[in-house]
Amino acid sequence: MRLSLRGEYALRAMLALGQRYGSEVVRIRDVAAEQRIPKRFLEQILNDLKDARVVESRRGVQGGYRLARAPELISLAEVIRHIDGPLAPVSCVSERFYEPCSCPDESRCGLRSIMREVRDAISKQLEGVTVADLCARSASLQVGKEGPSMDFAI
Amino acid sequence: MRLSLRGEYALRAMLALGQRYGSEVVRIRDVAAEQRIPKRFLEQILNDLKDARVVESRRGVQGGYRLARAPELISLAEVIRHIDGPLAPVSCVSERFYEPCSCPDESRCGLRSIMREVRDAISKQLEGVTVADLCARSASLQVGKEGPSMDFAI
DNA sequence: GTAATCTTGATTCAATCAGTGGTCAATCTA
DNA sequence: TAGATTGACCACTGATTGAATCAAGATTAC
Repeated sequence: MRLSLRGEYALRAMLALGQRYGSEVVRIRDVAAEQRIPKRFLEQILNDLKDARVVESRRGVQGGYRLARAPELISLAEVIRHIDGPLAPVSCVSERFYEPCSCPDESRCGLRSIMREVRDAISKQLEGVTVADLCARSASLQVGKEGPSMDFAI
Repeated sequence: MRLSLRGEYALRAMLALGQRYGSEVVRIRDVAAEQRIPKRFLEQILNDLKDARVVESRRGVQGGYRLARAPELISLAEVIRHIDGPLAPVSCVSERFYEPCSCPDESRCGLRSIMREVRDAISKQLEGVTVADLCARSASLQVGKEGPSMDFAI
């Protein structure tokens, strides 16, 4: 049930780009430094996200990356699907990456029916959260850094 | 977000053993044939489940495996954790397999806070479902095989 | 004792993951 | 406008993990 490191880095990069949405492009090296991601590895990941039309790039001096759409229009589910593949725990219940499994009768498989519910739960969470939400959540956590009103966190 | 094949086989084996709970031990080869799992691979998996005290075995002629407890007392979450490790998508939100991640400040990480919700959703699903539930679900799906009352499934 | 079954460890094979070295395009500078 | 510099781009490698197999050994029933 794991998200790959690659997928985690992708999401952290989206956060970094989301926080700077509206300004100019951001260099890979800056994202890498801020999020403590290996720079060369991040290059690949952002490149993949470009193929997915989630980010866009500019080359050369003053080049860099930025979101291709408003942060409200990018769900975490979309990012993960492009980087890591299906959200579903087993691919016989995946909607976009369906593949048959080896069980005797898929249509009457009790496990499959349960796994479909797990997929729905995961999907509901990740489909409903956008990069904008991620940025907002991050910002609200940062507030506690200076402000004293973090009773809720104790 | 995937369950490994190993984990899937483990759950299918639990289903097979659950359906025969109460009777004598079941041979690996029978479970393998019924569930279409490579026999040699299944040997490994059942052996791991024995270490987890989820199944118990008997050697020699007329040997085999059976559940070590009533099916109502074995959750799918327990099986998966023993075979595949953490349910959590990233290990910095795992309760039993916690490991720090590389992000700048874990306690104020927006992504982490979202991933914790995903873990809770997954955990809620899998913790709440037992091997008994799995068998019951499977049985109710099998009913439709002969009976005509499967309107709900259309 | 012999056949059937689990037990254990090593081993193969392939796929995926994480990371790296060099190439190409845009901008800046002289 | 030539050349240097910067930063994205592409192809590849090395290591790890996952799935599966092989080959003995141990235990029990008959």
